[in-house]
Amino acid sequence: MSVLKVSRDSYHHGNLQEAIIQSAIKLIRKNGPDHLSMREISYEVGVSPSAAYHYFPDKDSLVRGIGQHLFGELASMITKSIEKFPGTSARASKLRFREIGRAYFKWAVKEPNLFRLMFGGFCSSDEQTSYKEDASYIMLKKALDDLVASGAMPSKFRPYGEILAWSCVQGASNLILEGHLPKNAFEDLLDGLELALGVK
Amino acid sequence: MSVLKVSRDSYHHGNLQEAIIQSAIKLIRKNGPDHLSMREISYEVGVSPSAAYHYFPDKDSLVRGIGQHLFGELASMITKSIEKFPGTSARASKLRFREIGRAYFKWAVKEPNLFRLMFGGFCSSDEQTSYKEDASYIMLKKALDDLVASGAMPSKFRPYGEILAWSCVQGASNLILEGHLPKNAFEDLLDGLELALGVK
DNA sequence: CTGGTTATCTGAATAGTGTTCAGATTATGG
DNA sequence: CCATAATCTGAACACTATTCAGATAACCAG
Repeated sequence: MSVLKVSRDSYHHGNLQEAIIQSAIKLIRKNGPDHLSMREISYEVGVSPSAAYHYFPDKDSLVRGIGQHLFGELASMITKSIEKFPGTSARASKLRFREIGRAYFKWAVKEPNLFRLMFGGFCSSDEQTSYKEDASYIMLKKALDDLVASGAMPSKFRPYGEILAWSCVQGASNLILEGHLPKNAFEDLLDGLELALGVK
Repeated sequence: MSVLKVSRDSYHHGNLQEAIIQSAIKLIRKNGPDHLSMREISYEVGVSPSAAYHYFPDKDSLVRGIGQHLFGELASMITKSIEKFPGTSARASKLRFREIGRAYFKWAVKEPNLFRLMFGGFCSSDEQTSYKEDASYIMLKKALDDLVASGAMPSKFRPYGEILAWSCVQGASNLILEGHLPKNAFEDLLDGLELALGVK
């Protein structure tokens, strides 16, 4: 284990909670959501093993908190990716729709261990927080509305748009990540999805 | 931790490797793929903590082995589920296709922790074993061929059949399991998939 | 039936883990 | 400036994976 103590001038750390989260994310990226060690975090942050328990009741809640944080990161990544294609034309709508899927997949491939943390049962969503309030879901919804409004997609498919698109992209990302499908399969999936949904 | 020793008459266990696997599956079902403990397995099986290392070099290879085993279980579950709908009619083809998805989802819901083990990065597939040799994949392929042959699906969607169907079902199962979509969304997904693929 | 070989399992040890808690330290507000 | 509250430490407990020398028993040749 690396014992890279971060320099600290005072007895109090200053911003320990955030430092713990950042260190945890870094370690999860390297070692996976399982294999995260509270003690390794404290060594990295330069603090005693018990200090973290002032901010997180246990390891699982730290992991869950990071999960929440990552869903926000993914959403802002998607937001940024579709800013390149503004406008109400059918062409722009189609590009935005496709880009949402691509951004989702790119995130999964670039950060496999964070993706596993988000969707691997380490931070299951409670019933309280509805998926409908999720920022990514709202963007997908709007992209589908735009597709229909611009005439790029027949309205008969609209009711199934969210669930089909999200499930497809999630499933393909998952399967490719774990080696059950080749990496180049993702563009094929998007082609197939658009063909099936009559997007043109 | 439960210390339920299995009775053993002799110094040698007799079938320790299989007993370890079965106990591991049982414990993973209860506690999840992370939280699996080698020591708890040995206590359950009634053997010393180091005995397991005669059959598995470490915990990770035991988990990977169990993953392989579970893919076989899932495939045989699917096989059994479509035996109810034999024949070459369009109706039978359609029922088989739908039943494959349903069986996959049922497995995920009935055994969430085993599903997480299979697709959560605990036993990533190596490049050697191609997905094309997977029994479930072969069944899906045949179901799609039957759909086209019986006239229940336009052939223009055929090239995307495997990846669309598998990704959809995998993604929806994953998302529902982790609380990102409601349980009743799965039948909607199948409706949408069949509508989009022109299955009728 | 005997004795040696080999597979199998034990016991103890090492090093690392999550978590708790009494107490030490320091920031902060009156 | 001092009391209070927030923050962090150190030591402890019970647990974990993994290694390895040695104990045990199955098996097989004579």
